[in-house]
Amino acid sequence: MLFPFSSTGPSSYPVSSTITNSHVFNNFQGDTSNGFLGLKIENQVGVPPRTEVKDLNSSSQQSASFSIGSETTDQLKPGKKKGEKKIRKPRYAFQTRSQVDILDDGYRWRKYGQKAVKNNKFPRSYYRCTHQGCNVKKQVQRLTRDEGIVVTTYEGMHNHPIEKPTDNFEHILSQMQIYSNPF
DNA sequence: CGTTTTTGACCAGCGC
DNA sequence: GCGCTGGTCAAAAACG
Repeated sequence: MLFPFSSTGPSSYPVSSTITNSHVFNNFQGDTSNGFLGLKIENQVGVPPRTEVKDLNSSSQQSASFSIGSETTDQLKPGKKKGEKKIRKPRYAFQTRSQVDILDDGYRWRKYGQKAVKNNKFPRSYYRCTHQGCNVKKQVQRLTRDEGIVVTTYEGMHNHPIEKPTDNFEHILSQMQIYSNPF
């Protein structure tokens, strides 16, 4: 039940992320119609990452849903740096039901900003992938009406397999096999 | 000691 | 043109 290799069935991949405990029971609908990787919801009980401890109830019913309009045609600021094209950035939003903000998907993120949004009492966090050349950005926002809902918006695609934290290498290898199919 | 988080400042786009 | 809002930068603190 760990990682079914069914090409049509749901692909759940247990990835540990931060520390050692990797109680990951994530069933993500591995549709990947756009070649995007699935998300991973972790519910670690007892070892909070480093920010602050939410109340980690065991009612971690994670249900990711891809309902957001993917390609929001937003344009960037024109001519910011060297001949950078001001194309629209496809965004992939994920609504995930989780108590923790840190939804570790196996990549290494560096937070580069945090802004408070109107109509939300929770701030929005901006993360960026620390891999060289992999300028994937992600922002995590929590809905104020539903505290249990975390909207994670990904921007760009990773051109790197997956950062391997410090877990069982074999497991991650298996996951990477799953991941390296779409392209 | 290196890396990441934090937090205010800064900047660009949009609305009025 | 001004002010607001959203997004990024960067310096210093904090963490391992």
